[in-house]
Amino acid sequence: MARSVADRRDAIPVLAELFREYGFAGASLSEITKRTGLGKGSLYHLFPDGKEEMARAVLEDVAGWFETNVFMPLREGDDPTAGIDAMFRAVIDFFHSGRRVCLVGTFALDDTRERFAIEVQSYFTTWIRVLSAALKRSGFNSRAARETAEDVVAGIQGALVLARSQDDPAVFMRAMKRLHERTRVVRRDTQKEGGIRRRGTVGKT
Amino acid sequence: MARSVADRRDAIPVLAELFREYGFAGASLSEITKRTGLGKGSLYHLFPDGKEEMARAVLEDVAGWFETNVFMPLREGDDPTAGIDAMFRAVIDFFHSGRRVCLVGTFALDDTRERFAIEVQSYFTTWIRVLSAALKRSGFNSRAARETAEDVVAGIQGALVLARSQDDPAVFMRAMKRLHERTRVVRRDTQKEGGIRRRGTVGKT
DNA sequence: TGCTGTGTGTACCGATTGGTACAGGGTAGG
DNA sequence: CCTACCCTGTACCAATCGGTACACACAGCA
Repeated sequence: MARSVADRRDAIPVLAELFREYGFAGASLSEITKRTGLGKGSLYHLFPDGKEEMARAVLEDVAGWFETNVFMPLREGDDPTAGIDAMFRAVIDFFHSGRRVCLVGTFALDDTRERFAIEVQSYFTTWIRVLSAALKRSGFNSRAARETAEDVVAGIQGALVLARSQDDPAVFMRAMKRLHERTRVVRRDTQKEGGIRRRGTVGKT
Repeated sequence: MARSVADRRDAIPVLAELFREYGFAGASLSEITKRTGLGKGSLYHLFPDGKEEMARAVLEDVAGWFETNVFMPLREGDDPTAGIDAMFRAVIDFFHSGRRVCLVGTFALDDTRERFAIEVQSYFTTWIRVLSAALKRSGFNSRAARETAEDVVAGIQGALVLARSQDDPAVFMRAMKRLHERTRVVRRDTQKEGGIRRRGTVGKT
């Protein structure tokens, strides 16, 4: 029954959620059929290579989302701080204020990493690279920009782990606020020569 | 053969490494027998409740290690900065300079968390609490101490994820250096009233 | 109204999962 | 030397794993 022509695009968000909850190996076909509502027949028709292809499709989807919602704003020409603001908004949205964990992070930690090494690696490297460039344009010197970008991306991952370990999204939100602050405050030791000293404070509420 | 009376204490480090690599669910009995050199008989004699008891023993062991090598130095009376230095040394040692991931972190991310919720939670809360107290004694005001402690613990977790994702321990070491620095530099907005301004720099090499 | 081909539910596959039962080996105490 | 018990290798278990094969249902076209 159900001649609604199953679509990969409908399945991918569900798959993403499953991989987040159980990890790649832990997300069983039986759970996948249950949650997606698709039988094995449909599943293997949409993803002939099975779980690996599903995960790859999910990773591609996540990469696309970050490209349009995080990286593009960061690359936007004239106002780098607006781009950084947009990044934090997008991140908070994407991770459901800390209730959701990072799929790529979970893949990175166990033996799943080897299977998706390049995807996992590039996810973080491009994020750091693009953020670093934005920080530079906003007044940070090269070294401080690079370091702050690394700290921010790592800080987000760590905050997700912490929030989940405490089962308390507030931990994540607090961390986000502080990280955001760090991208705005330019100090003597982080500014370019002749750069401005302070960019204002964060959090308008 | 082998009447060497198998000991839990010998098995625990091996089990810890396996859980780190594969996660709780991913660490299979067959792999465990292979790496520990213990047959199922011995394994279930030492850990009657199976994998769950193994993991619990490992968590207990980790907690004990942190208690003596991280928390105790942090609590040490007179010189809080020395305690913090010791903490960073211990952390770098424990995580093999970023080549090893955090067992508790991997447990926190997937559905394993529910099984060991209290252990996972207390691991991070006591760490933050003890570090926060040390920072306070070293000149941070209450709020800054608490925030910095959270940032440091989250930063360590994030750095582990990042280092593993890049397969590059240097990422972890850079992050440790910067986090260490943050625990030493007391600024106008983080110090207690009448406190000292700066505690020196980090990294004697 | 037939035919055709695309999707899909289902039965089935060998392999592996965590766990149990138990016989027997080895050592320690007598 | 014998006995008793602790320990452990091994056979076995049902359940589940990811994946394959295939028959059939249904929509589109003639």
